[in-house]
Amino acid sequence: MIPEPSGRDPGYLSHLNEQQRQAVAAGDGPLLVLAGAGTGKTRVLTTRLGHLLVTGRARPHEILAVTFTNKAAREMVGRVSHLIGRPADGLWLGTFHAIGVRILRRHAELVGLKPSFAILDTDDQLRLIKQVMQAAELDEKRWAPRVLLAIIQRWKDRGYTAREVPASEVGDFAQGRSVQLYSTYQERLKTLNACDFGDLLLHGLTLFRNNPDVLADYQQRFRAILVDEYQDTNIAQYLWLRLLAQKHRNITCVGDDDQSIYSWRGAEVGNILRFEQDFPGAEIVRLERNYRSTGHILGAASGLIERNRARHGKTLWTEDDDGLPVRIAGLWDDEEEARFIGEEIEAWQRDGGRLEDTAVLVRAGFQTRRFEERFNQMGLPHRIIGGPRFYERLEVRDAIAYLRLISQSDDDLAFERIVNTPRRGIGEAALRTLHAAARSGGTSLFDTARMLVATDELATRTRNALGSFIDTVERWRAAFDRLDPRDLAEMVLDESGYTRMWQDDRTPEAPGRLDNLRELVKAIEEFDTIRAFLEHVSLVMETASDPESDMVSIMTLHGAKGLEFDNVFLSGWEDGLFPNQRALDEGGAGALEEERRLAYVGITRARQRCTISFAANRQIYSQWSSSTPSRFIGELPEAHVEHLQRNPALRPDRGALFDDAMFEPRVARYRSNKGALARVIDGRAETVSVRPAQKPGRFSIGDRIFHEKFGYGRIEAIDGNKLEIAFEKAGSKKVVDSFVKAA
DNA sequence: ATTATGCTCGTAATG
DNA sequence: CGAGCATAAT
Repeated sequence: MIPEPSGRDPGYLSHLNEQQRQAVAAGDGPLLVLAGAGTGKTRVLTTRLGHLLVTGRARPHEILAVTFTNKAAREMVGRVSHLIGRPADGLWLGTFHAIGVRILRRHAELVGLKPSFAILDTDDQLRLIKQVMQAAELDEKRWAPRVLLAIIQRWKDRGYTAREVPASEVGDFAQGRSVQLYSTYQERLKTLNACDFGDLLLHGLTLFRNNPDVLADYQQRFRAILVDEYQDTNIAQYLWLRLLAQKHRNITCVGDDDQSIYSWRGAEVGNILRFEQDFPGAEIVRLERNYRSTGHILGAASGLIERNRARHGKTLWTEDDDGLPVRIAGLWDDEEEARFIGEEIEAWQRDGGRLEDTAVLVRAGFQTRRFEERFNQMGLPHRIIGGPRFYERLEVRDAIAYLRLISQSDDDLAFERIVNTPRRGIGEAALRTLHAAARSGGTSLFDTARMLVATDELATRTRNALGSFIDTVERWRAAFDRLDPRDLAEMVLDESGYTRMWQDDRTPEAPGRLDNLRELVKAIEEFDTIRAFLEHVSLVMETASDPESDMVSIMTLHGAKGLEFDNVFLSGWEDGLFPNQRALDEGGAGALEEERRLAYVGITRARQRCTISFAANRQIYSQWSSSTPSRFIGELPEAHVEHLQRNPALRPDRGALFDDAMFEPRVARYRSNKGALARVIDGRAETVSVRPAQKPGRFSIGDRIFHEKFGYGRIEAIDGNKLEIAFEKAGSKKVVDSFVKAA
């Protein structure tokens, strides 16, 4: 049905600038929208989609719109609905993977799967790979399973099935047997009636290639295709899109080559760079007017990214004021860097700034620790974004494995995962027997186990344990249709002893795990069936978002992509950390350009203020190392930056212990990277050495001390450099004396 | 079968 | 330094 023009403002085009309007209203044919940071990318994409509907150029079910994240997909649904004034039903809108599954479930038999196939996560994949390697009698010490997994994933990202891997791509992994292993892995997946994430697309490609009629059907159906974040697509996704777009040639890709930062995840910048060749006759629209940042911030970012060669090239501009120059601060060490940023944030807050609008962005996860420690000590509310996601947590995955096994008794990976969790006395030996029997009988582990307990194959004790486990699972299965999902989940967690296992666990993380289990049960409530819930879990790996509150965000640069903040701190701009050493060593010019794009992403997150910092010395894995400022600092145009210098000069012999942090602007040039630090830090950089170790015997029993994490306490016992301390809040702990200072 | 100990490794992280 | 894993010890 053709949507009627909605009652709301039909003049949505008039809210757009000229370039945006050009993109939205462009006619049929391939279209690439090069959307710089903060230029209204999402708005253009959703408005174009709405425009297609409103003008009747396509009906909802004739539109395919793909994103990378569930978040982006959700946002798009919301905005389109808003635009057309009613729910956007019927669209093929979702992540590449969600759309891939949807298509694959309809035609599973054509690629040798049953429509009910399971989707494995990384954990399952790895365990499967291990099994394949063991079966091939490969030495796991010499050849790491995760390396093979990475190789296979890489091939899948490039669209190669096992038989298509070109000889030139076969490395020396396992003496060149990697392709054979890939092939075995796929066979195992087929036996398990399962897919990994890469397969969701790769099978789609195979399906289309081998079944022209099926392909023709989808080609005909999708009159319009829209792709978000095109710079993040891999080869398989590109091939998939190209096949689907062949008939109507009506594909719109939105992206920014300058923000391509996921090559290590299979993304190919080449896709967006080659768009005109791949889709001849393509129109290209550049969105260059930025609505986010000040002139200085854009100037600094633009000056930096211009150094890249592999790019389409855009010039961002704004009608906003120049604002404040991007500030660059050199600090003595990482601790002082955290202190500096903390103080800056407090000052910002005193001037009326909100913490919610503030972010500290780092290159690598371990850098967050310093900030956490420091902000804790200062009482500065903050939140570290990242870390393991909800559905990836051990306890959540275990709980889900129970549900998987109940819902599909032939889910061997789920069976293996929980058959002895909690401990039931079913160990490695029993499992080996089970595997052997399953293989020879061609049955699932669960069915094999049921058979085996009726024999004398296993030790009596094992047999009893396994038998009662099987009975319990069957009892659950009998209740499967009778109980609502939530009650079933609760019953399973309770009767399996899984909840008890964590209740009895005295480790500090146990309470959190119990919380997660409760949250999981709550999440299940939203679904009508366990099956629907499981499908959701395999495609949506994200944590429920936190409630809003006024906190500083601390996260990686990668994690910050797509976000924006008034006040941004970019920490750790040192050669070796950022750009990262591995990019400098291995990846050649391309890898350095990707690091530079990451820097560009970082700077362009800032609306009003951007402060870049580097430390002369940094503790990494409790090892001190010193470094020079990032080469990227020297690449920032002088006209848009301001160098800060702590005064009085930093002195290595006194560490970072200056309290009155007075900074004054100072003109410095970092033309040459080597020795740049010397000029910044008062000629002392070359003499940098490891901070003097603390003298032993600083403390005696009974001293009142302070610890950053645990607060105040009194020393109970001393054993070398280890102190036993009774903390006022945290109870008794053993800590190392270097983390403690006299109170 | 379970627990204790020793060793290695360390960029980023969506589906 | 510390998580995660493989091996050794009980």
